Amino acid sequence: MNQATNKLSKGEETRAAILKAALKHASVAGFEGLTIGTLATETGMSKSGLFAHFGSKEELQIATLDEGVRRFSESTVLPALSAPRGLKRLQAMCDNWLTWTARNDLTGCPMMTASQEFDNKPGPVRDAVVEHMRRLHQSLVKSVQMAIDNGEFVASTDAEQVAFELFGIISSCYRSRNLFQDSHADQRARRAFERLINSCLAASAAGVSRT
Amino acid sequence: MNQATNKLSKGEETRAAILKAALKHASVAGFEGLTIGTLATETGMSKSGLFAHFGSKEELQIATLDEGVRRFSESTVLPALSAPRGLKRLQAMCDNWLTWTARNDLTGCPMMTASQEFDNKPGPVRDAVVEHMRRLHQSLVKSVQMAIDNGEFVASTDAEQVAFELFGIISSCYRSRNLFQDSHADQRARRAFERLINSCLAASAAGVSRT
DNA sequence: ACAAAAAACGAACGACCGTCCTATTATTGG
DNA sequence: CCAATAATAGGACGGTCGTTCGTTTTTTGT
Repeated sequence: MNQATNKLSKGEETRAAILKAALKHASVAGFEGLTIGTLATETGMSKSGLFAHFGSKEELQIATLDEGVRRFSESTVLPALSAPRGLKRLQAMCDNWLTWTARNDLTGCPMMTASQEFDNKPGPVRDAVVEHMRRLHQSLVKSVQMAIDNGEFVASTDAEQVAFELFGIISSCYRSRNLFQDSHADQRARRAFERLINSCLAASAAGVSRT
Repeated sequence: MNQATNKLSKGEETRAAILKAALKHASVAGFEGLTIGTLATETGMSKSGLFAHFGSKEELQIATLDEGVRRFSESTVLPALSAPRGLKRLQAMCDNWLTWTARNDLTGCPMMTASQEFDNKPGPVRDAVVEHMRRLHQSLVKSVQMAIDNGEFVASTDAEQVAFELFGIISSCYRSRNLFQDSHADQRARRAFERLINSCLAASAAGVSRT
């Protein structure tokens, strides 16, 4: 009866608090940098008390990743759905994508971090990362496809290719922000988005990408 | 007298062997994943024997990073210098960049990995990463600038912006390769390069980017 | 060939890791 | 309010980490 009243049990509440701290920590130091002891201290619990919520470090990592994806979807994908299908929605996705970490009090993007960390480390965590990233990739492809179907993008547009390049722009943006501490990183990313999108625009819509 | 005869002392030889193993390991599991014990086993030495070459794990990480940069320069930047300044050289850099890990028996790009790992981890290693990446970035900017000076790229080309986007393409390529196991990653990266370069071409040179 | 110097080893250290087990405390539903 | 249950704490475990130190082996220059 508590999904209706929205009241969380004590356990669920604690778990949520742990995951919040874990996600923040992972966005800075990565998922391998997550430590039961550190996390316990940060949340004011005992190691064993915290541990009991997950059963293994691997499960903690996966749960943290899932929480990251949930937050990402909530603050990037979901709000974009209120924009009309096609170019507008794609642009909304890109805009939200650039700002979602700041809006969630995160330093880096947990998914991007996890992607690098588990690139070549087989195991359940890697499997989870791959699945999430594939889903995100597909969601981007779909958005691009809608713009094609709308006639906003030329029919020959390679949706997969566009998604590939969008990921690249985001990666570069995070690097500029966090490694180079470049305050113009977002501006660069937006300009790159614009260039990419413009190169896909159908003749009838050319130059309309920015009002 | 051994820089002339090119003969390495025993110590230098061992150190080189260690760094070779360390670099390979780091390209898979990252620099934080580097472990004195593991590395000692892999190279058939004792922990303490290996340790003595560096004095601290941090120094080992930095030395490994430096070795990665050295190899990168040797197999990417240097050979590109034999191409004529400007567009040709930029294209050579991009081509070499895509293949240098394979040519050096590496799984991922150590520098890209390090960039992510030390994004937000202050310390000497991060400082070294930042310096190396800045240098690389600047080297790219210079290459683009030469293409502008040659009149191959339009004068309004934003060299920094192009470098930003080039980094993004490479990032996306590594992710597609290693995380998604996409055998078309390189093809996607090349297409992205082409699009980016084409968008910079001066009118007189338009459409000449590929022979 | 030999003495000096460099390199490598083996064993131990304290710290922290993930995990397990048992007790204690807090929450919950009837 | 009370019994059943869930949540948390405390403490200990085997392991591995980076690092240190004293000793032994190997390399080096003469």
